[in-house]
Amino acid sequence: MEDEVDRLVAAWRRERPDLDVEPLEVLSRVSRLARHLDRARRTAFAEHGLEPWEFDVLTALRRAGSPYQLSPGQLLTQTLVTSGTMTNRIDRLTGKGLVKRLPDPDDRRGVLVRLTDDGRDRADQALAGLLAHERELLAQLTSGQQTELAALLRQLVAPFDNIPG
Amino acid sequence: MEDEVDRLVAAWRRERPDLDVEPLEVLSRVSRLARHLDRARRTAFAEHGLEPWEFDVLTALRRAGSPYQLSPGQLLTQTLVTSGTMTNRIDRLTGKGLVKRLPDPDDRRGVLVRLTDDGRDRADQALAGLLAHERELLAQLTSGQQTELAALLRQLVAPFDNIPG
DNA sequence: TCGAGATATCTTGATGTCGAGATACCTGCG
DNA sequence: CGCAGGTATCTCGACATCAAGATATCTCGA
Repeated sequence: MEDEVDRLVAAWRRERPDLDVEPLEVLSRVSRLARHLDRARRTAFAEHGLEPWEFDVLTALRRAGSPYQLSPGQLLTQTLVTSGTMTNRIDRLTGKGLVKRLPDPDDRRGVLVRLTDDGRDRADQALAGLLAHERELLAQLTSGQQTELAALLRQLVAPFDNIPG
Repeated sequence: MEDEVDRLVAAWRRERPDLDVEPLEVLSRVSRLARHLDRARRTAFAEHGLEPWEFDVLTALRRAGSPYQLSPGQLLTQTLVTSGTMTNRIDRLTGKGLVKRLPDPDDRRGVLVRLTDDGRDRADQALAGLLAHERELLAQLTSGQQTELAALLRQLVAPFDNIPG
């Protein structure tokens, strides 16, 4: 089965036969797939009344375990957004009653963001919905292929995640 | 080598041992890697005075081959953005002298967007820079692994690219 | 103890994107 | 021929994001 990147690569080979465009076979597919996933997720979360960015923040807190709280800084590293964006997100989630800000008892510069009961329920529901949806997409691959794909992707992501950049 | 998704998955298994979170091993890595790639690309293109979105549009036209022109609609399907966004992009690229709008001789509703000579040169330069940069990232994998990764990703993207969604 | 530099968060202004609707034009059926 | 429905592009308002800078606080060596 051909995809848009096959067409893209073929076009480059025709227009710029002097270049080695092999890297695009992997990385353009990653970018395009991510774009498609974003759209699919937006649809999936809409059933639960959540935006993708809300899901990202709520689930980061949910994963932290009881009492479901993290600093804005910890949320930054998990969600790959800037601090200004996170401040804005926390403001809006607070307005919707899904999280609340608490002063950090150990650092007066700091703040802790804690999930409310309602926020935790919404996160749990949306996660279940997301997993169901993602399982369908992955039905294209055997279980073994999924494992292999995950391993290859890990090798590419690891440098970014471990060397701060 | 561990990555952020390993930690994420471990956290879910601890907090929600009742759920099968296997799909995240693949799809969360795709999303996070794409996010990192976006940032890296922004840096790479800055050397050529281009934004990532400018690169996307210019190279779509460049790939089309002489006379380097496409309709806004064709550009939409290649770049996965909405029509309002594309209108805006074409406006700005026109302002920078990198593309120009021409009336479509066969359809008076239509427009053709054509690359200027300057636009073509900028696209070519930026592409070379991007490929050099991407080759470094992929040095983590053997040539065989890259081929395999590309094939697995193709299976996931193809349904999106071929069944309109 | 004091001060320099690091750190945590928030503020601000600019900008790009989306989504829905508007407009103009095309196509094909009756 | 005329009209209904489809298509191509643009307009507009709302909104999320980013980058850079501001503020408050912490840390640690002299």
